[in-house]
Amino acid sequence: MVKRIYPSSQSLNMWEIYVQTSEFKALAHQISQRLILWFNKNGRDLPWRKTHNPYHILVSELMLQQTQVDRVIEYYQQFLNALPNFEAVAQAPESLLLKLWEGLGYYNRVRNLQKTARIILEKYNGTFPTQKEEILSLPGIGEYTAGAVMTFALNLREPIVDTNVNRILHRIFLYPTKNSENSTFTKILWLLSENLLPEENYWEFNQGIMDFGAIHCTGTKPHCFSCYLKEFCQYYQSLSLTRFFK
DNA sequence: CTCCAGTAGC
DNA sequence: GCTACTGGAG
Repeated sequence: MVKRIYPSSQSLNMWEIYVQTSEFKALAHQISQRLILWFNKNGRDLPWRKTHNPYHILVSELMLQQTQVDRVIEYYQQFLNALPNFEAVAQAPESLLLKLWEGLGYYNRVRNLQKTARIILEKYNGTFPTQKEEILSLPGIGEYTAGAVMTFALNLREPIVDTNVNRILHRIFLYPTKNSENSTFTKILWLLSENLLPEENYWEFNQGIMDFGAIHCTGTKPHCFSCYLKEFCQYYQSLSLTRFFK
């Protein structure tokens, strides 16, 4: 039996109230600071983390949508060398796009990139839009990628929820409820992501929480015993209880 | 073999 | 709310 110290996983309403409390704010501060600390020590040095160029960030995020980091690294720089900006992508023949994308799969991603490039040039005069609604309307860009481009390229304070963030926040706040994909659950995760974002260093926080999921709070065999966040984590609490009663 | 990943489109 | 997309991991 796990003692629940957070609101019910069913009630978005309760969570909206809870995140306003000073109790949550203090907790959020601790969690975000620890994740940033962890990131500064353990975060990966990835090529797309050296840039704020919206085109570069978008290419990396589209590649990363269904493809693992190691594989994306092989393609990212080659792609940018061949097609260095939205203009080049907009004009490229489809055969070149497919050639550069060959091996990554999900070829609609690169077709969508070209559609987006053309919209950026024609509708936005070559400047990447900064309004979330505008960004979301671009083909191939959904909630996650919009948040990622906004925070990593445009330096806006925006939450992100990818599979890593989803898993981490589920374990900390919502476990042992099953991580089933209902819309209330998703809304709570976005609410948490938004309210965990620190006022400063949100770039590090967003990069850090994703790396933390990829490296530490992994899908299988998470490294709970050396975790910076275990004292806040419902999943860890249940683990230690299980061990105690074994 | 089954499961998983963001998005679009049904 | 469910499925296709496509390839890697378990």
